[in-house]
Amino acid sequence: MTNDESELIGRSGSYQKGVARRQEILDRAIEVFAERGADGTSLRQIAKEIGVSHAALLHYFDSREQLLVAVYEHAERVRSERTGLRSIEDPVGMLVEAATHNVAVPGLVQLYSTLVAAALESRNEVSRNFFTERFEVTRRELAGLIARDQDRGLIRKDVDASAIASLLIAASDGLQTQWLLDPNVDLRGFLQLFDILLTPAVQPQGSRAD
Amino acid sequence: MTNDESELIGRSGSYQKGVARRQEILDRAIEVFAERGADGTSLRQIAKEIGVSHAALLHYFDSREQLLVAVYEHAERVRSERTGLRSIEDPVGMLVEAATHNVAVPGLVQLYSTLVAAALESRNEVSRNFFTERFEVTRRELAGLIARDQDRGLIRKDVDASAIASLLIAASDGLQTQWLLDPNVDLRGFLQLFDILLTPAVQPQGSRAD
DNA sequence: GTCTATACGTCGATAGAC
DNA sequence: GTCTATCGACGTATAGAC
Repeated sequence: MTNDESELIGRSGSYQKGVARRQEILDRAIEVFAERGADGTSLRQIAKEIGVSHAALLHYFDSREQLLVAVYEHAERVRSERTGLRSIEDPVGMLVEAATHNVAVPGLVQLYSTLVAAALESRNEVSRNFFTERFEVTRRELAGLIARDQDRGLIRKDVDASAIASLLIAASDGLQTQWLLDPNVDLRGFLQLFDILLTPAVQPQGSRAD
Repeated sequence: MTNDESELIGRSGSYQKGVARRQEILDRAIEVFAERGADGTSLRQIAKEIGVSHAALLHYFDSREQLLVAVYEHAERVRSERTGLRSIEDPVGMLVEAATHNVAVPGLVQLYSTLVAAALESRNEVSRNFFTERFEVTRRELAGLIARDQDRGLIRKDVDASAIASLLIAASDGLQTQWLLDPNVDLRGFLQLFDILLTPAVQPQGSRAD
């Protein structure tokens, strides 16, 4: 149940080749990307760093694109397994929490940007499918939390929940690239502004501010 | 005064080589990118489309990266010259206006994403410098407009102007990638939400909604 | 199943002929 | 100013050793 990360990636069916070894390679690759992002990471460079031939990598991943997506997917899962236990249910808090973890591994944030950009090119089906699905799921989950908080009177009701969800995700993504280009950009602080902006107007303010 | 777009790009000084021809190539290249984004756009592909050898392109631009940045810069300038005359002074309105134009040329939006991602890789100095500067300038300008509207009582004063500026830019950028992946994402509508979120709480609402 | 060796076509970039 | 030729590196594919 823990090593089923190929659901989205491999649709060719034959994905039982060396699950264990594949995991090893993935773990090593994550270290490489966490350090340097997608900077000088050709297939051949990654292979050299891991200590195999570049053709060996293609034995476990159909393409470089698929390896990159798998690396990001795996890194994300590992992180959410480690921290996701104490389930945060505050929508803005979730993003802030994620951002807090991200600032610790700029390489993965950079990999994320690289992959999103790649997903926008029509030839890259793998990353395109991955991120289309990912955005849909995230929007839906976040919209649910927002709608619930609207019912509870914690979030103003004059804005559409799913619209706010898109906005929060967009702001989070956009701020991360601004932060990568200029570390002075206060990723967490700026995201927290949504706590203020989303507070119901008539509410005696201070009920949700931390 | 109109063809000085090399300020940011060429720091090598010798930028008087074939200004006219350079413009021609740039204009042709913009057409290519407006259609297809950065999709199959190698130097050689672009050159073929224009009708020269790829080496010829490198006579006018030091690298592919520089050509891409020049294309985006030039396309943006052309657009702002065409529409920027009726200067919009409403900060949110500015972003909505820009977004409106962008949805007409998805290729350029995709090029933007590609270039931003490239700028995050340390080796790409040209795009990194361009976007670092660009974000700084945009943040400063937007923050000025926001602060002014705060003084006028049009925008709530309990949030920092420059923080909001970063947030607006981030949301705009993030929404554009979501929209490229899923055209159902209502780029303009979602950005307009900020008109509501930024309205002063005590204000008799409706004074700024359109 | 795991991997090396090797080859193919394309890429960005450079050097030099015309 | 523009070309051809060439370079090293890249992603990908295949053949076959173990």
